Amino acid sequence: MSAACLRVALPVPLPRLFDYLPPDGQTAAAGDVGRRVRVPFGPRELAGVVVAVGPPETAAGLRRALAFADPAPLFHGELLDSLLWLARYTHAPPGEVLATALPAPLRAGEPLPDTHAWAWALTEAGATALAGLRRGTRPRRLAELLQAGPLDEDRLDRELDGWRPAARSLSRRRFAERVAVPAIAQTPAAQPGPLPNPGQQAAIEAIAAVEGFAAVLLEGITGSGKTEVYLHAIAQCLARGRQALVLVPEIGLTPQTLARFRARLGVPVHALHSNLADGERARVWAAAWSGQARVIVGTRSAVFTPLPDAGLIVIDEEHDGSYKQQDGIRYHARDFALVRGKALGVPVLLGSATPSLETLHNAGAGRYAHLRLRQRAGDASPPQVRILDVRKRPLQAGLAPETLETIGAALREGGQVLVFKNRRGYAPVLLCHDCGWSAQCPRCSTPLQGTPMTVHAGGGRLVCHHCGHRQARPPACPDCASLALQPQGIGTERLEELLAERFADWPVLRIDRGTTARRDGLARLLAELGQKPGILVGTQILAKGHDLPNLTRVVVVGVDEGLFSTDFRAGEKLAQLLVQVAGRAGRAQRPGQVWWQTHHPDHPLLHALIQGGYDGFARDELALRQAAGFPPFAHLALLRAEAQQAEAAGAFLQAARDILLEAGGPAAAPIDLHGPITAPMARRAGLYRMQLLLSCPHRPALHARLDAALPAIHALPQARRTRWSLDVDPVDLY
DNA sequence: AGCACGCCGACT
DNA sequence: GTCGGCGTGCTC
Repeated sequence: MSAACLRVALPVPLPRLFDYLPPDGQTAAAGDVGRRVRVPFGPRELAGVVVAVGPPETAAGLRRALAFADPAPLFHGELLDSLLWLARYTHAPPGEVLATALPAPLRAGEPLPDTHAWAWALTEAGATALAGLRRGTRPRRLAELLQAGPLDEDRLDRELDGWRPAARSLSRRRFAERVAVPAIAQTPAAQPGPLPNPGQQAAIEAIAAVEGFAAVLLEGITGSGKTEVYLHAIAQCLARGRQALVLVPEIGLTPQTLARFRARLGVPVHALHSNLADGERARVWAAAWSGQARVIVGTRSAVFTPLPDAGLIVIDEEHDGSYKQQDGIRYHARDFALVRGKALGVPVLLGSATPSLETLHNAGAGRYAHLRLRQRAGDASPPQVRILDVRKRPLQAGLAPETLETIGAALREGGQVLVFKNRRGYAPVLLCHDCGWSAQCPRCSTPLQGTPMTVHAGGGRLVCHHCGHRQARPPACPDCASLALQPQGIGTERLEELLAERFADWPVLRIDRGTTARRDGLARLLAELGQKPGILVGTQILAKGHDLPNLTRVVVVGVDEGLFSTDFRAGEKLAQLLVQVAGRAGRAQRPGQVWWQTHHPDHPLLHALIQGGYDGFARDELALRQAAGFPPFAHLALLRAEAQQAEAAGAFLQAARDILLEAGGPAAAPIDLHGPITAPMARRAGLYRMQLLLSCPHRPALHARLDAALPAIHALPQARRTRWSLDVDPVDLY
């Protein structure tokens, strides 16, 4: 019998493990599972993860691993098991799944960083020079703060705004230095929150009563205080000596959110989000791994955080689209969180004002507990929703005269107005006033037309939102040579322009990626406005988050763009957006009004929402989904292919289709295949795109078919000339 | 995915 | 005569 070898998952797109002899002088033992190893792989060297230890699976001569990268397993039991499950579920190579679960430095094989916190201390030179620093300047104030002793960066964040540049300035002169301190940072005392209302209290108690795994849907309208319930549940979890993981949507992780968690919980709260530096991300990961981090708040990829003492997982705004990864390993953070919660034996709390239909369906079937918060905090009355029929009305920048009237009325009453544009992108398209030509991306297209390129107000630049292609703005129309090229459309920039002109006596703030890119940009803008009457213009960013107590009017334009879409999920997304945006109005004592401007005043979706609220809409929509055989009543997988020639992508998918049809054998459960068809966006970044949709009411049958077919699909000769990918449970069929 | 090996066109 | 194009094959 041959000695045990290491079965290693490597970050290569091959759906199998690779066997190695243990590093020189060592033997392979069960305790090596979860450790990273450096191994020779063909002509190069890679870092992989030991996934099992046992007899080799091939008769071929094994190579020897070079060295372990970790003294102890980096992936403890549950996380490793869950990630291997995810690899099977997404039909992705285990090594690639494990690699995406790690922060970049760890992926590259670097050692687990130490989790010291950083503090700043005055040097001797600094202590001496302090008196000479100019009074009142930030460097002087920072030096004064440090006089009493080193302060950690968390503390400095609270004590002195803009201390970082000041610290840099001091350190340049060698007056201060950054030092590592033990991470048992002095934590602020937990501040008490408001007394929970009866609804919140009931939810808190229901969650406290959960033992082991349970999925709990917390459905609460905007302003009903879901965060309060999370905070109590997290506090309970901490009191039991357990860790809590909180997932939030991409735009939900604001400094305000973190500040609120920190103030209330009285323990360090670790943030994980996309614009964190790699090193910092690895440190937070390490702190969670060691159990040092007790509360981790993060976006999608935080779902991969190791939780040796897990006690609770919270998913805020569980319906949010940003939980689905759209490239690479296409996982859904909400769904994976549920898998982990089950494996860890801890409750998973799903919060939303507008739950996804999948979650509502699960709750309805009794798989999830369903808690509701009906009361709005502070006795605010729910907003009144009106449909504004704009058929045949003259529109200015997309606004009807009645809309402008109601905006004016709200301002004169001293209230604030939100004009919400339901459209991605914020800049207008370039249109020729003489011949109708408009600028379109040369590299992208949808079936009926190209995708528009947007003009950026200041620069003479055209940018494609789908592929990022940029080009100079042409001086004249390429078709008719006319010089009458005008930025057109109803992007928020045009709206802002019109509103500023029309309501010159009031401030008009445009909220978009440009104005909020800077840290705290949005908060600063809103603070500037305060309670004063004024207008906010913007898109998605404004749908949630910041409290706007004096907001009395919400106008939604562009409702129609979501009413007639090829995507079966478009209705759900529009309904969620309309409800979320409406929730912004009338949060204080003043009642709010919400106006939906539409050319389709009789559309059933709008009526369902007005008459039955989100629940009514969801009932109707679920019935439609069932009749049409769409999720959650069927399960989907989407095979996408991109190639230089449309025929290459089509040929690959056609061959894949044949394999999928045969793979089941005569006794297999039937699955539906749609396609190959041209993707809704037929061309992207210069490549032709086709897709093949698989659907089946029975999930295991779908997976069994994929398991049977994928090896042959991988081996297809056509697969070499196309870029292809499989998306299990696709969210967007674009 | 990388990376090597391998067999055909325009250049020091 | 070589440098280099990317087709195809492999990676324990």
